[in-house]
Amino acid sequence: MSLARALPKNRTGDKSAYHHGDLSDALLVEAKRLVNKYGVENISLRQVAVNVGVSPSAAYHHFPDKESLLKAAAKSAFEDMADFQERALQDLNGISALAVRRRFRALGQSYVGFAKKNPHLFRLAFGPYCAGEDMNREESRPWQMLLAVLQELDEIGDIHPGMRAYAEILIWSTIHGTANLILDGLLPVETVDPVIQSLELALKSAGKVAK
Amino acid sequence: MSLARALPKNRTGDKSAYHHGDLSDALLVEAKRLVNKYGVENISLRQVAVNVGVSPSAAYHHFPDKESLLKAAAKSAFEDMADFQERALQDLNGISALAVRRRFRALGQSYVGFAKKNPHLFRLAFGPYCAGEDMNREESRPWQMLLAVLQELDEIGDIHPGMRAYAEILIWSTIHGTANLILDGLLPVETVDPVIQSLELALKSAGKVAK
DNA sequence: GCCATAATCTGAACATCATTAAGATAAGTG
DNA sequence: CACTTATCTTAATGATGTTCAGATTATGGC
Repeated sequence: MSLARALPKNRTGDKSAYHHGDLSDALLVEAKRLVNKYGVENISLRQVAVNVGVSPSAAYHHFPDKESLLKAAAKSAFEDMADFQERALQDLNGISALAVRRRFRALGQSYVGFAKKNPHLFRLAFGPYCAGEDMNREESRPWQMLLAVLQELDEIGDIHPGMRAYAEILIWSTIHGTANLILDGLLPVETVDPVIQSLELALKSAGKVAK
Repeated sequence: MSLARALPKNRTGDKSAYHHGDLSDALLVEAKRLVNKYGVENISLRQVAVNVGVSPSAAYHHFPDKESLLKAAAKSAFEDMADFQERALQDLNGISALAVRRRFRALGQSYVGFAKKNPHLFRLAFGPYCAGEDMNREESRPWQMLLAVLQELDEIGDIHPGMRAYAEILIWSTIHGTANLILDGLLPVETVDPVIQSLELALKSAGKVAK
């Protein structure tokens, strides 16, 4: 698949290929590459097209305008992040309470980790080009992963009943905010772990008021 | 002052004024107005200049480039948010525990409230044009306000010792994340209150683990 | 195999954009 | 007043998003 993408059917050997074969995908990949390198605000449709080896107007047969291309790239970047998170969880199986907690931390750390590693892509995925309308939180992979780990956390008794209702939203908001503030230079990078730790503590004990 | 800004000295009566008098500020105000209306990605230096009644190149005597103008606008937008938060706290004095908690909620609600009311300005203030380098969290007014209310919360016993260390960072991250996710359409607007409630609960009881 | 039709790409064009350079005008200062 | 400096304008350059007419190739029916 990645090979088929690198060598579109019409270009495998055919030197003077008029039709590209997989322009839509090629444009998307190159758009993401440029965004990742220079940031959304510094890339042009023309540059994307030229780098792919095609005239600027060719892009308009696959995307109605630049914004649509960027929105598609944003959606793809979002999936990249999900991939990144999945890879982070991959080797962390195990049923013990410790293993579960490790997974929870890895989830948060990989979220922020992706943002730090690919700040421009992270900003693209969540910025004004976030395909908010047709993007559904409930069905998104990061959300699903969070729900799964949260379920496990609950099973080992790490979530206090008083906290269950809105735990997912609290966690996502917190981690997402941390990532953004770090990218903006408003929080030092080291704050990820304390924040996650605080979250764990909060989840486990909330409702148990001294009183 | 706002009057002096509306009527720059060289224009008060002088019809053929060559010098504007307060172009720097006028450009900033108009830039913010346009960003607020159309979003950063959809405004041009030229439009800002023309709307102010000046040639595009005039702007370059006050800002080295478009990015600098936008960064200045971002800084100003950040202060606008601080103003908004201050107004929200203005009428909420009182020394009772209830009053303190009301202030805490108002702080978070006004943060998200500003974002919902001026999404483009909020994005400008925190996006890629966030003056991260010369902007200092510790000295920013939102941070100071948070610290003050947190201090009060602590005094009425609403912050568990185990939570004190990173409470500010946890709170800011959470509220900031909520605001951003709401703007992206990934969280419904009603989630603000549950999140704040969860935070209150977390702060008060963390550390008190059932065991 | 052949041809019509649709899909895909190019080239040239347009208006707009950021930015710069050279020169005009006004303000401030001796 | 003269002179220096700050401020603004005009005109130009090269890049950008987008459109349109036309060229090229693939596709599916015969």
